[in-house]
Amino acid sequence: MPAAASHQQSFDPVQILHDRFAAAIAAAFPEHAGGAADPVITPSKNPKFGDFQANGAMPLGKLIGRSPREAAAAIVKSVDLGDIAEPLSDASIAGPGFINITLKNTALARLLDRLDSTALGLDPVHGAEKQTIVVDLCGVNLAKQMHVGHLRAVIIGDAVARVFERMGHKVIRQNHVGDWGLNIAMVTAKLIELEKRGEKIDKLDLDRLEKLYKAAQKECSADERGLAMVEKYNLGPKALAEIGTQVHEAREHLAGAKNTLVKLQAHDPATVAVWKRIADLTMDACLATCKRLGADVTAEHSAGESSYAEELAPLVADLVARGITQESEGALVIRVEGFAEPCIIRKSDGGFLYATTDLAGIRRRVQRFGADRVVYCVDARQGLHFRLVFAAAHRAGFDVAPGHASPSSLEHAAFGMVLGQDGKPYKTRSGENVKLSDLLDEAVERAAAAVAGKNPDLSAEERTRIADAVGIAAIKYVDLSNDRIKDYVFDFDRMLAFEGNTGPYLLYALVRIRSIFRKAGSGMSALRADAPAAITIATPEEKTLALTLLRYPGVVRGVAASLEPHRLCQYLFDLAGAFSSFFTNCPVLQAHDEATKRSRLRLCAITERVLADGLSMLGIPTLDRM
RNA sequence: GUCCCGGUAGCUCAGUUGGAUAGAGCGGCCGCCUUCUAAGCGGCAGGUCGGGCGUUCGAAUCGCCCCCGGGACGCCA
Repeated sequence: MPAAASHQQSFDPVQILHDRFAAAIAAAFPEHAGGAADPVITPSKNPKFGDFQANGAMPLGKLIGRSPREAAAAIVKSVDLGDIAEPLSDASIAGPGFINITLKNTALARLLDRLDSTALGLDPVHGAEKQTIVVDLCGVNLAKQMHVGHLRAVIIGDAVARVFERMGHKVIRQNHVGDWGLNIAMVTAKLIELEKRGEKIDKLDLDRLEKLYKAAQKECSADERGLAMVEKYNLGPKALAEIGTQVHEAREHLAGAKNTLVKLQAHDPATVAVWKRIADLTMDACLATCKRLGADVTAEHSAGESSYAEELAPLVADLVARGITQESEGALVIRVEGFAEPCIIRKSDGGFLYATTDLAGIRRRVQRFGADRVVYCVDARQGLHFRLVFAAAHRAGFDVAPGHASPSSLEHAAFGMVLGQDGKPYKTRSGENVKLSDLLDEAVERAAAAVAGKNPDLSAEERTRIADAVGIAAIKYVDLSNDRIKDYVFDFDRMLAFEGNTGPYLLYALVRIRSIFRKAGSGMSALRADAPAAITIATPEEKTLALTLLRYPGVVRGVAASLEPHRLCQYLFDLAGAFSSFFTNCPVLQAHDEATKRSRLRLCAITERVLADGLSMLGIPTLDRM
């Protein structure tokens, strides 16, 4: 196989046309050959304007002080489209200076042939293009169930990581687990207390643990304001006694928790043992849910805050020594240009904060792991926090990898909230967070009912398997197909409707293709690698399908650059639609002649591979039947 | 108060570097299964792209000012 670089571009019509037109502009206007004149090649929206259009003549006309149509005429005259497209003429120029281009069907066939033979246009990056990319995802906390708030951090993070992996980058997933600090010490203290009272904690489950966590939080939270009010307004000895008791007990609990934190930090074996039990219990449940979701998040990706605990004091000391920090109201902060708020890295009581840990995280990821990019798949509400931390890390020089001249890229792939039908954050009727496992259960249950209705002939075992795949696909796809930054409304009926831009629709499109191959039998010889069938593009449906297939590599690169998986979803939906039209209008196995049948089989095969490949990047497993 | 993000068809959402008549799906209406899975395909109806001003040959897209909704704003994470 030829080296990727030049070969890789040679099936992308946009790239080819860009090169041809850039050459034509350089030839026609040598004085502007510096690259300022972009041909601006885009797919045409309306078929009557051809397949592609070159829109560069308008800005070029302005640049050279002639009318856009004149510029277009000069470009048309000098461009050499060879056997790629139909010859251009003055009739190809429309409106203010659009140049309409229609590809030759033979060229489409040739490009598809190349796409088919080169890892679907995505040969692994190599050399300087290959990056090390850290993807921060999942982000669970100890002693808490995964709930709907974690859904996007897992699904989007996993998809983004898969896209990078597919492109050949080195990806390091990091599940930044909230497993340290006073809150965790509180629940640890609570457990120790219970055990002292003789309660068994070995058989604890996560539900019970979460209740204990909330109870511990409450116990440690003193009503200081209430006490102040009682004292200020002299509300009487009874009120004073009541609230005084509450405050006194809370202060004691808090002191106990702080003491527990000190013991944890000092690696006291008994305390650490209890903490470890909490950690194991939580992480087992978390990783099980991730596995069920088909997300590649495992124990080796865990990087808890506890793993940074020993680094924080030296890190802060280093920053102080380098004069990057300053004191402010008793706290230690890093001032960042353009922000009124400072980045606080040490509290006035000497404790560290999540910004401190995040700074340590950036330093580890860039300087130890060698990350060229660090991508945080975290809720949009943390936007300000990340901007501060990124800027602080930059001031500290933590974002420059060893041997690198320029800083690595720190990116917050922020996502919006999951809303209920009332437009407010998605909760249970009683106002609790919805457990992720319950959400998955319900999706699978609903999918099972739908599958049973649509295809009663399946065995119970197969139906279960399909329902599981469809239910999970529905949830993941709806999350990924919405613009990341926006909130979206969670609606089981819509995502499982099997119509429109949904996971089930895409799975179905793929199933229909695979069904053809099951029935093809000896026709499979059309796909033999040593003698593949010749592709012929004859019908409008074949042409649309071909044009859509050829967009694939560019779409994937766009997703990697923008961190927006919904572009891939939109593309796969387009492709599934193009295939469905083809499927309806172009008989494959019943084609009029053998050559057409073989050509169409190969179109099916390429579509099948692209759909499956795209879905695999979304972390959605496919089915053979449904 | 300051900052960030949204506002596109009745509903849910796309809209690439500014490009021609703004697109899907659902819902409504009308067609298409003797033939590869109709969970599909084709068509019709449905829009002051929140409002205004500006930049431009050209604005849903860029700039400024408003309106509405959400979010974040020093020692929680």
